[in-house]
Amino acid sequence: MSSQSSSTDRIREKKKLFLDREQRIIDAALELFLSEGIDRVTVSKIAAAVGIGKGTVYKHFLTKNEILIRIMLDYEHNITNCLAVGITKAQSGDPGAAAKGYFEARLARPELDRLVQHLEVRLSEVEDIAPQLEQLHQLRRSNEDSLNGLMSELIEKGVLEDVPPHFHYLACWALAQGAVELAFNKSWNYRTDSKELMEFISNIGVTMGNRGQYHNVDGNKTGSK
Amino acid sequence: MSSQSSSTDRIREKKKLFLDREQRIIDAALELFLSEGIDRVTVSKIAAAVGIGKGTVYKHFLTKNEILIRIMLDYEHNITNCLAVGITKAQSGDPGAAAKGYFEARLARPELDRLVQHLEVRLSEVEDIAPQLEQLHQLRRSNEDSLNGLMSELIEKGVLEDVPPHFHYLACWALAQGAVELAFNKSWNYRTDSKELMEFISNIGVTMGNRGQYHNVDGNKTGSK
Amino acid sequence: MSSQSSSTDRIREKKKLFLDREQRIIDAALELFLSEGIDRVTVSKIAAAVGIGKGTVYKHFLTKNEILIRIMLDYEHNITNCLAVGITKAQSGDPGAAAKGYFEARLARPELDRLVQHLEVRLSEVEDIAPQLEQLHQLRRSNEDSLNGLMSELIEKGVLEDVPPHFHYLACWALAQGAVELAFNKSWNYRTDSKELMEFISNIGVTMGNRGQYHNVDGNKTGSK
Amino acid sequence: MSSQSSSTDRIREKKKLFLDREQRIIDAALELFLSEGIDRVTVSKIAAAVGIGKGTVYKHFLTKNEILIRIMLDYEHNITNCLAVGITKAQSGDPGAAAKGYFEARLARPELDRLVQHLEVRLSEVEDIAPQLEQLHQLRRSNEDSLNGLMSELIEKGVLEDVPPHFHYLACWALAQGAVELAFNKSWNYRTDSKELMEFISNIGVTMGNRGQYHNVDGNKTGSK
DNA sequence: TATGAATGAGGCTTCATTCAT
DNA sequence: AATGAATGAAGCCTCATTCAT
Repeated sequence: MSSQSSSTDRIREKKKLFLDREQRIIDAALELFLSEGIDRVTVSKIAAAVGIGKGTVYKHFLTKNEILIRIMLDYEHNITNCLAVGITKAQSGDPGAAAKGYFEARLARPELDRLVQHLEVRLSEVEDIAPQLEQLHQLRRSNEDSLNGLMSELIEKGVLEDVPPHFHYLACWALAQGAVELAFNKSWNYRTDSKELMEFISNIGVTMGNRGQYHNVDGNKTGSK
Repeated sequence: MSSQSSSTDRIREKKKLFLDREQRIIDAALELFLSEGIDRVTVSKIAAAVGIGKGTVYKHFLTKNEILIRIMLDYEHNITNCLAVGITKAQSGDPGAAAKGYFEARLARPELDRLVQHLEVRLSEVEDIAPQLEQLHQLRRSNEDSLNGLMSELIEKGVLEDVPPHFHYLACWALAQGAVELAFNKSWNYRTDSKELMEFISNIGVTMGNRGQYHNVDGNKTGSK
Repeated sequence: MSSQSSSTDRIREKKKLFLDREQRIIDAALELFLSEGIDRVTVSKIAAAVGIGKGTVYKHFLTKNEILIRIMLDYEHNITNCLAVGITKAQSGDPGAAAKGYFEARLARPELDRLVQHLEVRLSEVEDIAPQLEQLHQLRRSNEDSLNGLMSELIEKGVLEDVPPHFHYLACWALAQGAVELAFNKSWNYRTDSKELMEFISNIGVTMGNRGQYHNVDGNKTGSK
Repeated sequence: MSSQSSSTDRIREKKKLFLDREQRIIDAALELFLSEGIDRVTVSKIAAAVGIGKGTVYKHFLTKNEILIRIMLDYEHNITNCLAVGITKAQSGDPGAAAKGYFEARLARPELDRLVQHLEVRLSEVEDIAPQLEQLHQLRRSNEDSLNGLMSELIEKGVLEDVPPHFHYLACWALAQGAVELAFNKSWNYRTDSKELMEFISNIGVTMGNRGQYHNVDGNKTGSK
């Protein structure tokens, strides 16, 4: 009986080691992508970085592209979780929490977010991965349904502008997307303060589309007169 | 002398033809990138699309990457011009004109804007192009200086929030960047109305950071007076 | 002593199990080769088909090629047996029995015969198997000696044409070889009747080289009476 | 005008050189296949044997398999021609000419015939070449139609046994196929005389199925007396 | 000057074989 | 004794770039 349980244990342990290594492959790939650029990462390099043979990588992933997809899915799952927390908070009375959570998740490691964006473009040009990409899209769509519900609520409550609900979160997504790109764009001079900048942008993201804003533009508002 | 001048003319004409062809190469490359995806465009295809030999392409560009850079530079020059017009308008009393011009320029052909974004990432991974990339960055920085001046003015006038001036245009840049990506992302469900959506986002871009906005949220305006 | 004998029994039993498994490996390999094509059979697949581990296969066979050789040897042994029976019959007064037995053996499972032919070609290109191949050839040569003897007898008796004895059985071999290939060649149109066709060919095989044939063309028959 | 014609000449010459090299590739591949065995021939080796770069091979053939197919088609075309000549002769009064021509064509370079047989088996296991293989099969089928016609005639004339016409040429094909294999099989002892042997077999091929043979077995025959 | 044929480095992937457990 | 995870050699193919004409 002890032998049985120990054999079970051993299997379990092996499984764990296997999964651990899978994670190490992904991590190594990630690091290489970030440090050397997508084009310069080869399966050989990944294997070498993990300290395993090239063939072993293929025990975990059917093709190189599957590694990329996996990185993307893992990342998207993380986003999904953060967003879910934010949505819950938003429904408990903090209207901006969803956008905030979303921004924080994506700007936590902007370099990673950016990598994922670019991986997606590469993969969209590749054949035979449509199904896995579809999985990614489905994940996003389920997020979207949640967001759509939340936005509708907030519009009803008068917190947000009365435009199609998805306008709000898509604008938010766009801003996050751009903020990430901004964080890495080498063209800008004045940037000794990216943290404050990101907060500034996050704030815009959290408040944009709020009902007060446009009134302000159109109508009397502003004691500016 | 007439023979001399005619020879000069001939030289000039040749130069013109040469430059024309250069542009045709760039245009063809652009179309191919957009229609087939970056990875699937080869120098051969570009040459064939222009109707010239592969070797001839190399009379105009030292490497394939130089074509990419050139596409980016051309595009950035266009942006620069549009922005310059906007800045001029802004200084003549229409504070939102700069942001508006910028957004319009970038969203005019979002697919092109997006292409350029992705080309940039590819190229940033390549060695030996640093100088040309630097040229691109310098172009942007000169824009930036103009924008910085404009923003400072608008802040002084109380039109914009009193944050470091570059926060304003960088946020704007980020939103435009993200809006472009949004236009192409396949993950979103609710999108039968991308034109209105882009206007909505443009509006945010034009007004975000405006001084009224945040006060407005709190309650009655700025006791600033 | 009883313990000893039981231990001997156990050893014997183990040996039997071991040999059984060896046969199962060969059988599985055979089935896979036939159903999937030589190129698509891997050692892994064979092991999986048998329900054992890949490593275990290597307890039985030093290399993958040894499995192939073994398939061929087994097959050749079977042919040998059938032929031996035929030869015996031939010597008991039925001159065609040897050829008949031979044809029947090879055409019994033409797909298998064909497989073996092709395996042989693969293996002849491989180094380090010369000895085993030699074994195969020796087996055939021993058959050949028997046949040679038989043919000589039949020639002496005037049943067969007076040509070098091996001409007869080699022609027979060739026809069988070709008939097998014929059964699998996809190029032929008129083939709703392969059974009759094979009989037709078998008949030719049995009678070809018979003395009567040519005489017959020239003039009067066999003094067989 | 002379310049024009010279340019045309040059183009023609280039085309010729190109086709020449294509033939050299095929020839080199052929030699390598014959001398080293199918499995040991790589595209690199072929290119090296021709004295060109690996990439150049791919200017002529889309894939390695296309080289194989090409070898097969070239060979089959040759067979077709020889057969056509034989059929013509057969229709002019020499009934055995078709079979004779066919045998001679295939046994002229038995090692090549054998190679083609085996290439075909390899390729039939490969996907995505079905169309080209179909071309090969069509070539054979057109031959078959001619043969079918000829055999029908000969049967009508009483030269051949009255069995379905295709029995005759298929038996012939089978014997040729086997004869080729025989010529290369290393298992046989008594073979210092392969030329005579091949003639013996050819003779069988030419006469087998002839009407006299079976009658002969049954009974009276030939008014020869 | 324009060409495009030729090149070959380099990437992905497969699978027979080994060996520690 | 049985296993199967790990390995890495080896093969096919692409395409940017060169250079002789």
